[in-house]
Amino acid sequence: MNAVADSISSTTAPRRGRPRDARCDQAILAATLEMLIEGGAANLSIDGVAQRAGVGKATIYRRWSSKEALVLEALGSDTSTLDVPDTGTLRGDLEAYFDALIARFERSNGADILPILIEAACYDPEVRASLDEYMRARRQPVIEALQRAQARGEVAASVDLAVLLDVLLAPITYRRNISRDRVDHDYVTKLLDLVL
Amino acid sequence: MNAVADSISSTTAPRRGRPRDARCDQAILAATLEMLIEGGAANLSIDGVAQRAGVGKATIYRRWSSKEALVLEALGSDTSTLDVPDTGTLRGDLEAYFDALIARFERSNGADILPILIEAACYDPEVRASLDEYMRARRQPVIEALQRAQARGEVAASVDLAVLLDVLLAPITYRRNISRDRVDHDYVTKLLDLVL
DNA sequence: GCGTTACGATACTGAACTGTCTCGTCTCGG
DNA sequence: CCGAGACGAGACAGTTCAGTATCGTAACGC
Repeated sequence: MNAVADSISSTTAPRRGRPRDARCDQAILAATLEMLIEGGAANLSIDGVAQRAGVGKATIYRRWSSKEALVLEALGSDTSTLDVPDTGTLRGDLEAYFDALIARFERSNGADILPILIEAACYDPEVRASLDEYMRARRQPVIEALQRAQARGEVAASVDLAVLLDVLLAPITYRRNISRDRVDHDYVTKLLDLVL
Repeated sequence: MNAVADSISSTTAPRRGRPRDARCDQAILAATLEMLIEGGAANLSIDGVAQRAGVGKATIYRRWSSKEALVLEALGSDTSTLDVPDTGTLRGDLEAYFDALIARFERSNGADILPILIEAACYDPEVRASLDEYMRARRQPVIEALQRAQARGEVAASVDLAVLLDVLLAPITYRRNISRDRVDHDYVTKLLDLVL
């Protein structure tokens, strides 16, 4: 996480005086991320974050040097990924993965930080790096499943896995974040029928 | 264009007094779009638009009731599309289309309003409508090519063209606006080899 | 207990920006 | 020529908000 470099929260706690409350760090980051998703970057204010997190503004500025640094770290703080099980067939792997992905989509009810990352990455190299890492981490388990399938001969050795990965995942990302069309099991079935 | 509803620029010019200069409308919209693409929505100011367009602020507010209305219309003002030629084969149609698309990409040098639309659409129903229309207009020629191919029997009647459209276009959109990976003729060739 | 630092709350400052208004000039119809 | 409305320039007020400073209080080491 590059963002840590901009954070003042130090790894070595100060020796004297009252120690930092680690729960504040989490409360502030969580509040920031929630408000980013709810209202977009334009509607995020430090006062709002402080209020939602139940902290004073000084507590925020003691940890991050600026609003920009806070937002950058909040955007990079979602490191959740989904495993792809090894079912023995590529189709089985991907169906299980996509079903889990759909379940997560339904739970989050359309809220996603990706649209914010996509826009901010155009104008800030650090957000760009964060977005690249965000996508890399989420695509990694899938590319491993593709590699297993290629090793089994299930996917021709001549196929460029980067392209296959795009063809499998980009339609989901597109529907989720751009067209907002429904992504359900039926769509995944049609997608796999078409590509595999 | 729904945006026009919010615009003050009337279709019927006033009868008395000096008439509106139509070049101002274009200069303002162009300046707005350029500055949006260059610096994002967060860095757009009316003063900046006025300066770049070479007009006074009153000239802007005479036409749009607010910054929001101006941005909305600017975001919807790019109605350029690309035709898909009818070469007789789906592969030929798509190769020609993608080559033209790549040429346009290279000309614009990475600049695109889509990331701004994607983010803003999350928080503004009018931008959402604008984004939907933006994508619909650009996908329309391609879906017509797919329909021609299906009518020829080149694509199985059982194939859901909406899914095929996503599989063909979403990877390009993904690389162009999210991963910023290179989109070139080689990539398109691999994409078509994989899907068709 | 004492010095030090963290904490929530809140007042404060300074910058940026939106939207309005005024001014002198220009361009139309009549 | 005259009135009306558009024009560029810029002053202006009002607001929002980032970042700082100041409270009184709380939690640590010594």
